[in-house]
Amino acid sequence: MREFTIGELSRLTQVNIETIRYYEKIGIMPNPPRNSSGYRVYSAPYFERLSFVRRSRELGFSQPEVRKLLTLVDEHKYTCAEVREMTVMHLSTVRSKIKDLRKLEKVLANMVSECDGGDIPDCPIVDILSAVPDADRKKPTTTGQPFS
Amino acid sequence: MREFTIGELSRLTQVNIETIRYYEKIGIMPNPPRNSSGYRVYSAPYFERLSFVRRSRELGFSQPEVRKLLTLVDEHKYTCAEVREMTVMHLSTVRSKIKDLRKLEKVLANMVSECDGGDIPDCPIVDILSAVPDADRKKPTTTGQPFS
DNA sequence: GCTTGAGTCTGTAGCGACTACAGGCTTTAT
DNA sequence: ATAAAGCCTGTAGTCGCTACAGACTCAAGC
Repeated sequence: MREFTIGELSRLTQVNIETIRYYEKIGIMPNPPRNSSGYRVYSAPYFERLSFVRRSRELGFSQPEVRKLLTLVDEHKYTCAEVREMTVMHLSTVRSKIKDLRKLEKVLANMVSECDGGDIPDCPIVDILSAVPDADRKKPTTTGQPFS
Repeated sequence: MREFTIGELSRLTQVNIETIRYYEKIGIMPNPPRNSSGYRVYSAPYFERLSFVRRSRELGFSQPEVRKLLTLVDEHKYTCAEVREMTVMHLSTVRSKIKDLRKLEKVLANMVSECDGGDIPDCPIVDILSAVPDADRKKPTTTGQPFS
């Protein structure tokens, strides 16, 4: 069976060497065997597991989620329903992130459109940023720039 | 002029007390005066600066970006063009995040739609997650699940 | 005056998910 | 033989906070 050094595994999986060691430390990757001088010796199953982890991370699954996915796979007793449920939940958090970012996008786009980009120190964006928080709309006693 | 304790400032700005102290430590907020027993004493300009910071963070500006915005404002010599440029750049990173998340959403939605949610340990989502990385499509010698 | 509870103080450690060294050993290539 | 590249461990840094611990102070009620 083909064997890899950590560097080869890193190149093959596109996962940083330190990240691989980090995954080992936190128990996401199992401790691989070592050769006579203490180097880690990886083989195909490690490659596959690491690919799985990488792909899951790429798709935005969190560390605990990845852990759970791995457990399900490891223990050979996961059901499609369980995996699907995790994915559905993850999908909904992705969707709500998109929603939030779109709101943000609108606000920022408005800010930019209200600003003429002139050379003088007078900018509507700064005014918008200086707005007081929602929780307490009563204006404080002064109205100047903070520490200007 | 109205004065606040840190707790009052926290309530008014909706910024956590520890976060206010943290901002002070990292220099985003200036050191406020202290009363005889060492309590921080805030006043309107602090309130305004903290509101500015909060709003900027809400809009997703990073710590260095906030710092830069503050410097521009503090030094009274920012130009509208500079602020606008930062905002435009920030807007474009927000847009690319949205793009990425939408790709993600598609992949996840596809994964879910291919999965029938059955009770048996056989799931197309796991197969997708197990796919090898792009960088090296040559399959390794084995094809089994990682560590299953 | 005394107590109780809330508020504040400093300092440190933790989170997630890595990344970046330092300082030393081993392997490989020339 | 020597230099470069690779690997090892361990620790500290990143960002943006949050959560304590342990000590002090303040305001209100009795």
